[in-house]
Amino acid sequence: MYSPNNIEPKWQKAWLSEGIFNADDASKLPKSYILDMFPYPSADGLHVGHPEGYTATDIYSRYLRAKGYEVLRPMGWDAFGLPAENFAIKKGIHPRETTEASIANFRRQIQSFGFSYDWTREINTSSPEYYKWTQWLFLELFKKGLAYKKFAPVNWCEHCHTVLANEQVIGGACERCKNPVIQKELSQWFFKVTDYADELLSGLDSLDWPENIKAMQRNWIGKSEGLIFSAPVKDMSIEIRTFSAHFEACYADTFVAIAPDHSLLPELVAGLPNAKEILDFSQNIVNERAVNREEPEPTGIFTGRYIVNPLDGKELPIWVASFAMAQYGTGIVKCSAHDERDFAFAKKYQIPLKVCLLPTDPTEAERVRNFEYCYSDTQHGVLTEPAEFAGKNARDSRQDIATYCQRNSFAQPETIYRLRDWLVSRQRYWGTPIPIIICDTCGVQAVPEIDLPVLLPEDVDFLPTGESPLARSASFSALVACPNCGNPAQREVDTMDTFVCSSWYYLRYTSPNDADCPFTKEAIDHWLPVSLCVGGAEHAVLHLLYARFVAKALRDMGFLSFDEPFTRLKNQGMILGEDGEKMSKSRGNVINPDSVVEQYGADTVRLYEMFMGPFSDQKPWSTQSIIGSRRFIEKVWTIVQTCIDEQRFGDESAHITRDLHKTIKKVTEDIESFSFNTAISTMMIFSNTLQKELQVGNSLQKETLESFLIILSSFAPHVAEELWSQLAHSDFIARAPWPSYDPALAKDELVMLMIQVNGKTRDHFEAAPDMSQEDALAQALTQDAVKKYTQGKEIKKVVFVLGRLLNIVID
RNA sequence: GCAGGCGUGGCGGAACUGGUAUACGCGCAUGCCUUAGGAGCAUGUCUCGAAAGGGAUGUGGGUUCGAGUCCCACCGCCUGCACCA
Repeated sequence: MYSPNNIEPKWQKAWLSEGIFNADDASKLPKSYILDMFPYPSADGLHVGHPEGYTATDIYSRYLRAKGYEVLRPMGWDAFGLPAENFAIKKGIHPRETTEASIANFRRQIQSFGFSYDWTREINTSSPEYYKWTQWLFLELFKKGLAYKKFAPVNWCEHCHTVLANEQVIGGACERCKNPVIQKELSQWFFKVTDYADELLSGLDSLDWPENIKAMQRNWIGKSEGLIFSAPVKDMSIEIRTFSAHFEACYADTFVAIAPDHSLLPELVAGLPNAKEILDFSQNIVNERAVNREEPEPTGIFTGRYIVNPLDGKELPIWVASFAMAQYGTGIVKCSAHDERDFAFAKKYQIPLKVCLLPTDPTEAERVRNFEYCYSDTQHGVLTEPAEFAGKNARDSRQDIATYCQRNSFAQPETIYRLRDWLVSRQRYWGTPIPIIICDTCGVQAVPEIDLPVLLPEDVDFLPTGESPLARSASFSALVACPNCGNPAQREVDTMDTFVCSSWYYLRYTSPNDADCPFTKEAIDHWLPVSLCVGGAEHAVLHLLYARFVAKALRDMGFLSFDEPFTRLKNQGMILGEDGEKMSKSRGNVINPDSVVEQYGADTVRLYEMFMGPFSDQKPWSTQSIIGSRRFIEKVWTIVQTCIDEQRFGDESAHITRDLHKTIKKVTEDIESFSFNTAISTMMIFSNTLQKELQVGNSLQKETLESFLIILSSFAPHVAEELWSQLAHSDFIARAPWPSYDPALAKDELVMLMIQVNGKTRDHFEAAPDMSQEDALAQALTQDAVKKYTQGKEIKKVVFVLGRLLNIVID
């Protein structure tokens, strides 16, 4: 009787106590580093989506070990973060307690799946032994000028009394409490990700990552090349700079739009009688924008100021416009009839427009001249201005226009990025303290490395007030001596974004217990870069971009000798509830991993999650379908038991040996390409074949079963281990070498040759794979089914694909 | 709007560089076994047709001896970013 609840814990204990999945740093074998994005240990416990990724890396890791690789496959906990803190506030329990309980629960759940982790390398980002080195990383970046402090507007949730990361703002509202998020100016720490914008972009090309993830990162970085035009404000000593990516039609510009929250605006309107009205109006736009994320009807107000357009000396009115963004480009735009948004805005406020780009069709050109619609097609449009370019195609003239504008000192070429520096400050408790001391005389000072870690105080009232709870801790000793002058100074009381913790964790796994340094050059050079990284697509931009940035920064400091941390990346698709919706407590469609493991066994759940569909596709859970994976395991169980009980080992039919080799080939290739669903279907087909063979009374070679169990063991390790031991093996199947296949045997002895007439399949017969065209044609023409169509017709052409088909083309 | 992707049975999904469309699994039907079975085994399961044969991979075109696969247009869906100048 197959009883997973007995055999699974037994083998899990055996693997653990033997330490057979522990990575040997000194191994001379080829090495491979397989990394799961480590989980955030929430109080809710594991989601069935977690084991989806972990099973995939487990299959791959077990496969690589069997192939003779030394595999580093660690697991740890991304343990700091807001959910634990909010949970603690709600329950009145310290986040350290709840986090430790969650970790224990996660560890138990993950171990119940029998994943082949090296548990001696387990890390916890909320432990002082780990965050000491997160602080070290901060200081290294600080020393290099890559960490800096400045006043900046941030997302602030009034209800939670805390800043939120951009990704925690969903549709303008707080992800947790759904209240609107406002912009607030605070002194904040930033990492200078923008210094690496270009390399973060170009580095993507060489990576074996899913195309959509690369596209998202490219999008996020948002490189844009264009011109910066400079122009004086009439009657003022202010110069206005505007960025244009689509500058081909710059001669049509008739007004200027400035962002309502632009820092230059107060100065610009100072002294005007309606200055207050303009600033109030602008503030309203800003407030409205924060609450309403829908793209509203553009609004604006005339500032009363003009720029003198360097192109023609004409005065262009400056408008405050809701569509102008302070954070993008220079925050000020020159506007024209050749941009949809500008066009709509000008129509609304009756701002004069002009055209300098026309379609080639005369009727259409006339309509554009009459401003009947906005024309912006620089691909096909023809310029009318300046005179030198009249009649020329806009796209073809792009470079010449740029040169023209530069030569006349109208503009300078400029590349801008959408990417902003990474805001890492958090006014919350459950995170890594920022290791900085602020002195009135010496300014911002690094905590000396010898004083690290700056411990997170435990005696904290973490109820949110808007100020970091660390400021109110007695033991945190916010008052310290300045490391530079010795005078009383103030500790930084903010903590770091948890993405800082996770930006370098994969490095720590190489020497997780080293108290003297974050990692050693030797271990890094041995294991890194990561061969394969697997996780959810929700980390597509943030985590993966930050990790890349940190790697590049550490490389430039001489700590690392690779450019990209994750050579190959795979994303698991989300597992949805049975209703096809995202699993959530409120929908009541959550599948609990504990109960399915309890009911079916870990091997069945592992198989089922891999069999559901392509690894990176979203797929709904089906309680009905999971039984198929269990039946497959029981079928294999029965086959092996039958062979043992009935002494059915012996010579086997030749086609069984062939099928085995085909199965090994297909499963091997499918594991390499992460096509686990088809690998499993191949093994199912083979088990069906074996079952039939036993039913008709034939015997099987023991080696055939053993090879099959080895490939199965990467997917369903417990049952494979159990059956392996029943076949009288004393060592673990987890240590058995991957079976090789004979390419000759993996091919079909006879193939089905399709016979088509005019492309329609009319017949087929078995043939040797190397049957020639002449032989195939000769045989085909003797078949009745073919004769019926070819009799008395002239054969115009014969198409022959070796070992596949013959197509006879007649009239 | 921009970017990436997807449309194949009742359902999840197969189909390598174009070459038997619907593998494998679920479900369903019939039968065997059984005191019984929500167990196990066997057979069947796109569609029209008695058959011969025909029609089906979102829609319409195209390339080809041959298209689920390649090209063009359209429709629908999903994901991410989005007033990005």
